[in-house]
Amino acid sequence: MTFYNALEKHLIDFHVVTHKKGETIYRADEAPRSLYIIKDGLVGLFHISENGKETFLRVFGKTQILGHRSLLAYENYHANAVCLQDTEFYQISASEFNQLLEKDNSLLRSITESLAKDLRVSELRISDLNDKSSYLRVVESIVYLKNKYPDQVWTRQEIAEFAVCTNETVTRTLTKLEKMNLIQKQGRDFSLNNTEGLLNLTNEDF
Amino acid sequence: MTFYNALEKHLIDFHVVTHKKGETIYRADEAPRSLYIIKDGLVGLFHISENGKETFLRVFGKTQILGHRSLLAYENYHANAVCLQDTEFYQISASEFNQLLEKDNSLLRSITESLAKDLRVSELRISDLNDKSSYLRVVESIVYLKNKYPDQVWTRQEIAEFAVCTNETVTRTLTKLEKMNLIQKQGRDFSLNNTEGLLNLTNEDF
DNA sequence: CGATAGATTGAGAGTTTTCAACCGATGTGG
DNA sequence: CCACATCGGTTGAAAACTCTCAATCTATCG
Repeated sequence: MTFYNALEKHLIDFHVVTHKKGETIYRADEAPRSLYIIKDGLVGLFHISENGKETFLRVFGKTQILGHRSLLAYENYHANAVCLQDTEFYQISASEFNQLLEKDNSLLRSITESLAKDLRVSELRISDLNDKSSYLRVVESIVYLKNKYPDQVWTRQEIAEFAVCTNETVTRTLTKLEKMNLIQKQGRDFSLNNTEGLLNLTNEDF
Repeated sequence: MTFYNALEKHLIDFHVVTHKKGETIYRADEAPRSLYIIKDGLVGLFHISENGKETFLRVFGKTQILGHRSLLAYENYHANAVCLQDTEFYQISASEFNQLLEKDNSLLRSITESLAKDLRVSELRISDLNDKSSYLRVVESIVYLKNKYPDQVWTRQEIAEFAVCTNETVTRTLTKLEKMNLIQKQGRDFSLNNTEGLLNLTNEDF
């Protein structure tokens, strides 16, 4: 049972809201007032550090939920949620969400499962930063982002913020990968020729 | 309501197990069979990468729970849990845990709160790796580890694995901090003279 | 007291960022 | 539909940061 399956039957009750590409749904340090379920579109979660460096923490597509972490932690948001495309979503107020949790016991369990998986993913990213060269992190980032959302034209900057490096390092990596015939550039976009080959690369290949 | 408060009243029912310092409670890739609540002692969660680099992900002290992430994600463990001191804990089997969850509705809610907070902490560590020099990360790591567990003699290696750098970088940082009068070395141990001062340091101070 | 594990230090190498200049794609208004 | 402004991408060189490696030192424990 996924998060969305558990929620789906209730969604008819809630308002649909839309935001244009580039608009911010919520900002770090705000108190959470709602939960958002994406009906269609794409949203990124970005943290901006004191020195202004931006880190791309998570990406949310169709049927994914955002804002739940803060509500369930009883904390303010720790990052900014920004639309990467025009996006439609169902908005559920905190009190409506709490009513749903009481009405439906499986809902909390499936949200917890999702958070527990996100925690693994996040902790393994820390390990990757310890272990993998920036080139290799770019490779893994494009495999993740481009395979999951093939129609999105990811900018070098977005990939860099996801891989935790600079846009120049992303450019240099993509140039090398094209020479290796593992990707194909098309204007600002690109496509993956060989996901297996990309995932078999190691630190030594660069 | 914390995780431990919600569990505490049930603990009398469970076996107490002890492990010596250095012993492993569980390893990455194993299927979770139990939940562990620390009665007394200290446990670290470490991930070892393909290339053998170790990352210190979380530390668990008295009244803290471990093994819950994997059980709730329906996943195998993603890291190794190792005793940093002789440690006593209550061991709860997966099926006993599931019974507890059914018996006590507040339990899952408090575990979820804890996971949601851990996710923030982990994601902000990724941001720190993007933004902060290794010296500054060492500073923040020693403030966290030493203030939370003052009696533990943390090795340079453990601090390095927590801060995501090398033991040499930890040594160099500690030497500088002692010259700045912010810490005091005592044999292999050290103590913090001025937590405020340490936390006010920036990338530019090194 | 000796053995061992951990800490320190310096020099050199490697990786990644920074900065600057230039190039090319995209899309908008005339 | 073209011209052009703008935004994003590319490239190279230099600087900065951190690690690696090796030698030496020191604390701790049996």
